[in-house]
Amino acid sequence: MFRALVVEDQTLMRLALMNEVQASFEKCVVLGAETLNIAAVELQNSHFDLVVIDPGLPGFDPTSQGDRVAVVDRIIEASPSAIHIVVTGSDNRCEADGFRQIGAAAYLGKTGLAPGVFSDVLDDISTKGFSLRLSRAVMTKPDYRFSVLTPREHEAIDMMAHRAPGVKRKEIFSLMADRLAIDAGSAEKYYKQARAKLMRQGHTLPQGL
Amino acid sequence: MFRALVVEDQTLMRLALMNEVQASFEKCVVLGAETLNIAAVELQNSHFDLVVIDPGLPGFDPTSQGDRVAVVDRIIEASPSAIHIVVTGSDNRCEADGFRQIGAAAYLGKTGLAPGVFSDVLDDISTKGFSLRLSRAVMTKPDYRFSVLTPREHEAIDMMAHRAPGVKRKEIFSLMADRLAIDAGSAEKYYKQARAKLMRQGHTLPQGL
DNA sequence: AAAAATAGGGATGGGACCATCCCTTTTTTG
DNA sequence: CAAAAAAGGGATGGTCCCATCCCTATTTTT
Repeated sequence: MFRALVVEDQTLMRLALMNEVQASFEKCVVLGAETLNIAAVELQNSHFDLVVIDPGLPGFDPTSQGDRVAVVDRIIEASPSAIHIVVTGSDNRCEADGFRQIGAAAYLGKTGLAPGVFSDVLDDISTKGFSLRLSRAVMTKPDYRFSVLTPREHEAIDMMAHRAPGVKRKEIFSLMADRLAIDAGSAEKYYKQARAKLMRQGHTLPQGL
Repeated sequence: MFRALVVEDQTLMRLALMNEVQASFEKCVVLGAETLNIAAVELQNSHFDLVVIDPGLPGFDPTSQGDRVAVVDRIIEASPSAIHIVVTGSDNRCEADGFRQIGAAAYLGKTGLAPGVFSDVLDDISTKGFSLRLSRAVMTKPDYRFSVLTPREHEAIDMMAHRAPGVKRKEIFSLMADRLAIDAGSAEKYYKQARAKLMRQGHTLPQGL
């Protein structure tokens, strides 16, 4: 059984990271620790294959580089056989190098760390040994979330909303079919159903229909 | 149709906040903006009932109090009729007062901002006019996430794991029944099923069984 | 004009999860 | 000891979503 630990004080972020880890491993257990103390207890009591760390924890000065390194270093030493991934909101290349030298396998900025990126990071680690993803804002349009749509319908709407100009809808349906491992006809169906729901409720549709 | 906008650069946090907003309103649309520019465009084009803002956005100095106030102020002026909620990782009472004075209805620290808290915050706003929740780490045990368990089974395990000493399981089942609006027998069933699944897979059970 | 793309539906079976009710045996508690 | 609590399971109906296949107009492209 694959075991992972996420050390992050912000609850919503911790739960989201736990979700990402879980999505990357079919069968697994993921623990979440709000403080370094809780993490230390768990690291002492059991073995972990993967540890995700945000160095900005309660009780430490987030602006002190020494404190940040101390947190990560202590965790790495307490779980030498695990893969260690550092996730931070205030990321920079210099700090990334520092954490790499003390044994981290990845350094990720929170901005741009989207659902699914985690799997790519794990791929990077197993092929290149290290993964670096610095923060940068890349969105040009907003995200949408409609409470009337099912997850599948939402994916259809999202992908269509981000369609590049000149691309045919049929091509998006094929892309969607690939990504979700379903039939292109089904993808088309979800899109049409989603669109119909939004129209019925009098919504302003996102750009690109 | 209730319309909300979440302005936050960290993708996972933005999506989580959008989820929280959605969970608080049965029928609604929630938009997410990674940058102030995207937010400004949307605020200009349509009306919003609720805006959630993290003042630490790309392009601004997160340590500059002036920048943080400028971000929030600009958004409040662009949507004077909306409810404005400020969410930040580096929260303090002083900043809370400042944002309150320029019209924010709530000031929330990210640590301790857990699923469900948002509804309480909205209650605070409608009854007292303002909600203040500063960050503080309160957990003493880790979160668990088992990929084999369904959501209901997970809730059963979670609540049982946080059982106070001396409390009977039966009481937890009643509590769970109240919270989820189900039968106490069903709650008991979920707990037993969850426990059996974990035992079958040879898991180390969380404290408290 | 012919071909392709798009919009808009209806119907179907399967699977996962929810919620309930029922049962027996073992352990703990008063 | 007697009663309550707890462990451990079987069976059922309902709902929602997934995925597929089918159909017909209308619009756009070539």
